[in-house]
This record gives sequence, structure tokens and C-alpha cells, in this order.
Amino acid sequence: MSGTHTHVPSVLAADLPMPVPASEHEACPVTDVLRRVGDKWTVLVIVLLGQRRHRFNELHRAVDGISQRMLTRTLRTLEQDGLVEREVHPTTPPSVEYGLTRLGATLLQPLSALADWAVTHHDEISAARGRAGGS
Amino acid sequence: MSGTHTHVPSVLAADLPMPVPASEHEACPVTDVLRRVGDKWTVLVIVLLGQRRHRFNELHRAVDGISQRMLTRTLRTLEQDGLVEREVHPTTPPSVEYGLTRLGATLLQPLSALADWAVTHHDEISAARGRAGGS
DNA sequence: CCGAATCCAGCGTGATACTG
DNA sequence: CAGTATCACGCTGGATTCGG
Repeated sequence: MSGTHTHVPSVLAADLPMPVPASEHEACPVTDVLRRVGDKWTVLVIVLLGQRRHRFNELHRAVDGISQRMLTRTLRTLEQDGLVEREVHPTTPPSVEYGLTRLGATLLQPLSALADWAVTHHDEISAARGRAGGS
Repeated sequence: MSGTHTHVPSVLAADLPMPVPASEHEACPVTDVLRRVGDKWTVLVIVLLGQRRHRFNELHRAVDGISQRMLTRTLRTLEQDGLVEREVHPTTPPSVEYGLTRLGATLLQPLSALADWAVTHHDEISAARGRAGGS
């Protein structure tokens, strides 16, 4: 640490090309991941699967409000990205279990950092929004 | 640490109500922040402002590809959330400087954690997507 | 120089109904 | 139980134009 100055050792602190090319921003892994976890259900599903493996309808009930369609889409995307694994048991009726992959589990930590920041500073943001004149 | 098991001390590790109420998910500070940083330009602007203060057109040139409209919108939102401060110099022509607030600066660290994760595991995600059969 | 206003295309999201 | 298919809608994001 270097005292009061907020210096962050990170890829974000690296020198950026000027101007930042549009192509580079589009293909940026950081942007890619952020947009992914920024969608409506992904993080909640990851967190639930981070606690234990879940069956499809188990998730469906746990996430109250999500449609079958969105749950399926969310899981498919996560599976394609290698964050979630899908295990099918050929029973009748069929049962499918979802769980985090090792890669998916590693996402929990940085995600937690951001989540904790959000919770910690939630009131400051609310206050700022209040001053800004709206909800 | 508890060995091989991936345990994360965080709000994300807390017990979730079952089912997670839709209302709670909508109003969740974590969801709120994630969706914010998940939009197209926010993070890039935050990073640039984290390096130094910028004038409007300076940002506009630095972020090559962003429209005036989106830059304005992004900055306004960040300002309303108390992450960015706007300073107007009543010159002719007018000049406006933007910079991170103290709150905004604190966001850099958790954001960096996620960014570093993205960069570190980018190839694994690409590989998984390749196996999944698409771009 | 720094915006606001308007218009418009695309995508994320959801409701509903249907299937193996 | 675990999905798929179809349709519809709102919101994000972009192009363009106008104003102080």
C-alpha cells in the first residue's frame, strides 16, 4: 500500500492506447465479462451454484421471478463460457444437475469484492441519487 | 482458508432467502452496481478518469467510438451516483472537467479484481466457447 | 466547447404455449 | 422434469440535428 493515494496494481492501471481503439474495446475481455455478469440473472445463478449444485427446477424455484426461458438461456451461456457444468441423469423423469466448474468457482472471489463494495457503499450512492433529484 | 473447498468470505456467501424474492433481487445493490458497470462505456470512462481528470472532448477523443450522446449520458449517470464530479470553468468557450470522486476512486479496486480475473481467464473462456461450437 | 432533443435500430427480457 | 418456440415490449445505444 502507498498511503492515502489510491493506487491500484491492475490491468486497469496499465497505460491505455490513446485513443482507445473501438475494436479493442469491443473485443476487450474485461468488457466482455462485465457485460456478462451485468445481465439480469447471471450473478444470482452463479452464487446459488457456488453454494451447492442445483437441479433445474430447484434453481427455478430458488430464483423466484425468473422465467424458464431466461433460466435456460443464462445456464446455457454460462455453460458455453465454461463457468457452469451440466450433468444429465438419464432417469424418468429426467433430472439435470448444474454446478460451477473450477473456472466458475474462481470467479466468486473477484465477484465478491465488487458485491461487497456495492453493499458497503450502497447508502452513499442512494444519497447521491437523492441529491440528484430523482428516485 | 479451508483447503480445497472454495469458500469466499463475502456478502455473496451469506445465506440467501429461499426463494430469493423478486423484489429483493430488483432492488439489490449488487445487481444495481453490476448492471451499471456492465453497460458499454462506464468502466472505460471510470478507468480513464482514475488516471487523471479529463475534459469532455478529451474523453471524447480518448474513447474513440463513443458518441457525444453516450458520453454525456454515461457521465451524467456516474455523476448522479456520486462516482464522478463535474467542474465547470466559466470561460469562453466553456470548459468542463470531470474527475472521480473519492467514492468513485474506491470502486477501482474491486473493479480491478474482476478485470484481472477477466484477463487471466480470458483464454479459458475462449477455449470453452470454441468447444461450444460458435464464435 | 459542451451539451440537449429527436428519431430509430437492435437486443435483452418476459409471457405464453408446446414438447420429449 | 427440463426444456423449446413464438411473439411482444421496453430499454440501451447510435446518428443526426439544434442550441447556449
